[in-house]
Amino acid sequence: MSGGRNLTYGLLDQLGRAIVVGRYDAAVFPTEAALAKQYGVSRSVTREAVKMLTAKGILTARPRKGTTVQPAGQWNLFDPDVLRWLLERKFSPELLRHFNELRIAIEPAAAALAARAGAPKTVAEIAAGYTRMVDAAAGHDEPLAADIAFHLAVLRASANPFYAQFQDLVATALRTSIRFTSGLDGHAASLPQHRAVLTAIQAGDADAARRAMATLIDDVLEKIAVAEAVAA
Amino acid sequence: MSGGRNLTYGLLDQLGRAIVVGRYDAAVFPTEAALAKQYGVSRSVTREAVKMLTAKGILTARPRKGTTVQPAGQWNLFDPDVLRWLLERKFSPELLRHFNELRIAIEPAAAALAARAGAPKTVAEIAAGYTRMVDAAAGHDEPLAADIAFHLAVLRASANPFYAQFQDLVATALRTSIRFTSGLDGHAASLPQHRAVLTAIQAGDADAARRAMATLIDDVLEKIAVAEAVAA
DNA sequence: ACAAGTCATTTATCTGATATATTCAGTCGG
DNA sequence: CCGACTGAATATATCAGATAAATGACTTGT
Repeated sequence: MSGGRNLTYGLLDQLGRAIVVGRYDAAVFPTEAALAKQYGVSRSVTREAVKMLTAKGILTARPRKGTTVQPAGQWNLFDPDVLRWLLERKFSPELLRHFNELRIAIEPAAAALAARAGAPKTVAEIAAGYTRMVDAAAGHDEPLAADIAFHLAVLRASANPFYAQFQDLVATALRTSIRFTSGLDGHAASLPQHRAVLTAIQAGDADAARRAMATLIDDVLEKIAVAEAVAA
Repeated sequence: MSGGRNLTYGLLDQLGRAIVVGRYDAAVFPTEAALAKQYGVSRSVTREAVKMLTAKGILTARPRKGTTVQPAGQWNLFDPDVLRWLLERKFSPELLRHFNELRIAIEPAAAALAARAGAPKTVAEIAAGYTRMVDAAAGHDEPLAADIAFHLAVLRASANPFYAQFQDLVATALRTSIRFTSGLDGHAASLPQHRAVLTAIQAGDADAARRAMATLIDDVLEKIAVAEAVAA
């Protein structure tokens, strides 16, 4: 049905989605024996899938009490799997707004750090991302892929491993933002803004880099606010 | 030796620490059979511990190829376990700086969101945290615990689940910062700054809340910079 | 030299038994 | 009537051993 790399990953995926979508919000989570029978797999596979979900903060297991779903606040939202499950089943303008409320905190700060301490090699990757965006505007590259490459390069150039952790989230946010930013029109318009970010980082101007990135994401947030208002 | 809740969690902890400290940077990671023999546990326990580490992005396993350590960039640094292993064995002023470089991005933005959209109940928690800090200054409460309570309340009041994810990291950063901020003297001095954050949030002044929180953390970053310079 | 097939190694999966922890109900003593 | 203790029930935890599947290395035939 939903086969992953193997039975364990397939079950992990099915259970993760089912939990995130809320199938067990009211019902009690099945015991490992019940799960094994229900999905037609052995207890080993069941136990390993459950253990992975506990490692992601989604489940807990205790003798006699059984396996229970953790409150959503315990879930590790920055885990790529959890993020994917969240999007596949619970996508909403509100979730997209939450994404970008985080982006507006992280990315300007990352741009500032990149301007201050970015290694030449990583800054060159930002420049390469911008070049791809220019090519894309002329029809020679994928606009979305180029945009993502630019933003991820900034995160890496921050020289702070914690900022690099947001690459998944930012890539996801950019991919899903497409549905709200009226496609590629507004995208082409943002070329000068991206250029401003790049030149500020290359010049080592942290404040300018921060401001340029902030206005870039502010525009996205405004468009989401409009979309949320329309939906309401 | 290092017993956790049970054998699986004990092995998870030992392996996690060993990997994070770099014991397998050069050496190849043992096979599941070798691990089981080495730690004197069954293959089930070994496999479940390994599966949890793969869920945290630290390991991958493939038939015939064996189990291998992932590059550090793949590790889920916001996982509480990973964070703990990182600190227990690899603590450094640089790591503390990385923590606070993230805090200066997150917490001012969280304060701004709290000012704009904070629910009265969660804002009351911030006020309660501040009250605890005042009590602590008079010797009636734990200064560190009160400080942590204040900052975590701001994160929760942001009404954005992604910001709430940083509670572990901020609590950890505050606990470890003590070693560098000359104990409680500088702490008492920051009371007015915390008050400024609180009143700005209560007044709904997002920009003031952001600025007040930013100066608060900037002070910490400055002290860390001094410590790093001294160490060099 | 090259392509197909064989082999060895490691994880993946299944099965069934036993151990251990925890809750719940009941019992006994005060 | 209440509190502590006791035992049964039930879930996860652990062990052991066998078989399957995947994959990289090797071998062999042309």
